[in-house]
Amino acid sequence: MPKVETFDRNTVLQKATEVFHKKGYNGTSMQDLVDATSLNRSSIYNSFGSKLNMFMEVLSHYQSLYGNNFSQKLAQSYNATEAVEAIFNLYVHEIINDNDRKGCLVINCKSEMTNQEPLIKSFMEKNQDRMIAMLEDIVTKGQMEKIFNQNQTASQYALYLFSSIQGLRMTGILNKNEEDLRNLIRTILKVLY
Amino acid sequence: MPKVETFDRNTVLQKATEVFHKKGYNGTSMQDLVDATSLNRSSIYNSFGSKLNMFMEVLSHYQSLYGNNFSQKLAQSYNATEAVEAIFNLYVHEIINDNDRKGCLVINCKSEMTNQEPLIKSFMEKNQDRMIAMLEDIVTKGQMEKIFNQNQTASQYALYLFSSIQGLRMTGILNKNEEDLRNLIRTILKVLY
DNA sequence: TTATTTTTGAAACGATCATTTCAATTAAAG
DNA sequence: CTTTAATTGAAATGATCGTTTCAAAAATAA
Repeated sequence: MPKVETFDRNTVLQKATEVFHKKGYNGTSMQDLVDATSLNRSSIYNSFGSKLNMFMEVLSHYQSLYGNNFSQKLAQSYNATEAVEAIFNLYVHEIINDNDRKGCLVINCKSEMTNQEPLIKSFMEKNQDRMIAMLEDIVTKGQMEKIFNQNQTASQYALYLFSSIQGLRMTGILNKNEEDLRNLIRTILKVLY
Repeated sequence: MPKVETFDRNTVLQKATEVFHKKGYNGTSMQDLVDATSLNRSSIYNSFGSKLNMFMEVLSHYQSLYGNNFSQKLAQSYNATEAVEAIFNLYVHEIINDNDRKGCLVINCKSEMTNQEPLIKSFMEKNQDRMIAMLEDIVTKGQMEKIFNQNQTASQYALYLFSSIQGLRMTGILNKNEEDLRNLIRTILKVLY
C-alpha cells in the first residue's frame, strides 16, 4: 500500500521544540522549521497540518518530557518534603543549564499566546489544572504526615507553589546564581513548615 | 524654521503600548502601529527610527507609568507593611482589570525577547535592579521597625518578592478570582512576619 | 510486477513584513 | 512674503510570511 513516513516524528518534534523555544511562536518562521527539521515544507504540512498545529504538538511533547521527569522524581520521594524539593531542584537544574536564557517554553507561550489563541488558552488551563492537582496531592500528603502546617488548605498552597514556580522560572531567565536561587526556594518553601 | 511634530508623542506612545501589549512584539506589525496611532509610516520612522526603537520607548513609557504609581503608593504608606501591601494591591487591581488576559507588558517582553535582543536584555537587567532596590528598601525599613523578621537578609527577601510578583502576574493571566489572589498574596507575605 | 496510496521535492501562491524613497505640504524664522 | 528645514502622504522596495499545488518518487499489498 502506501509509502510511510520516513522520518522519526519524535526527533522532528524535538528539533521543532528547540526552534520554538529559542525564538517563540511568532518569532519562528516556517523556513526556520524546515531548516531545523530537514523536512520538506510539504512534509511538514502533510504531517502536522499547520504551524499552529505543529506548535501544539511541540507543547505536548515538551510537557510530556517534563511530566515524565516529574513522575520519576516523585516516585523516588519518600515524603512530601523530598517530593517538593525534587520538583524545585528540577527547575534549578533547568534554569542553570539554560545558557541562552530562553526560559520555559510553556510559560513563554502562556504570556505570548494565551490572549490570542483559544487552543493555547485551553492548553494552559489544562496545564495549570494538572500542575495544581499534582502539587495539591503532595501538600495533602505533607499535611497528613504533619510535615507541613495546615494554616492554609492544600489547594491554596498548591496555587501558591504553582505561582512561585512561574516566578522562579521568570527570575531564572536573568538570575542564574545557584546560591541565590536556592535561597529563594528556601524562602518560598518556608511558609509550608 | 522647520515644521514641528503635530502629534502628541505621549498619546502615540500610549496607543502603541496598547498594541504591543495585546499582540506582543513579534505579533505586532508596522501596519498595526500605523492603524493604532493614525500616524503615517514615514512619520513613525521619522520620529521613532524603527519598530524596535519605538518598542523601547513604549517599554520606558509603560515603566514610568508604573513607577509613578509605585512612588505615589509608597509615599502614602506609613510603614513597611502598608508599602508592601500597596504594591501587591496594585498588581491585584491590574490583574483583575486585565479583561483580555494580556498579562504584564514587561514580563511578556522579558520572556519573548531577553534571549534575542541585547537592548531588551539590558533593559530587563536595569528593570530588575530598580525593582529589587525598591523592594529591598521597604524590607530594610520593615526589619528596622521590627515588623519583618530577620531570618533572611533584606536583599534575599527583595529577590523573593520580585520573583513572587512575576509569579503572581503570570498566574493572574488565567486566574482572576480575587479571593484566590488575596489568599495567594497572604501566603507570599507570611514569610516576612 | 503491477496497482495503489502516500510521501516527497521544488516551485509558486498572494499576502504581508519592516523599511525606504521622494515629492508635496507645512510651519516657523528672517 | 520668502526662505528654510522638517514633517507628511502615498507608493514602492525586496524580502519573507504561511500555505498550496502538483508531478515525481517511493513503498507496500496484491
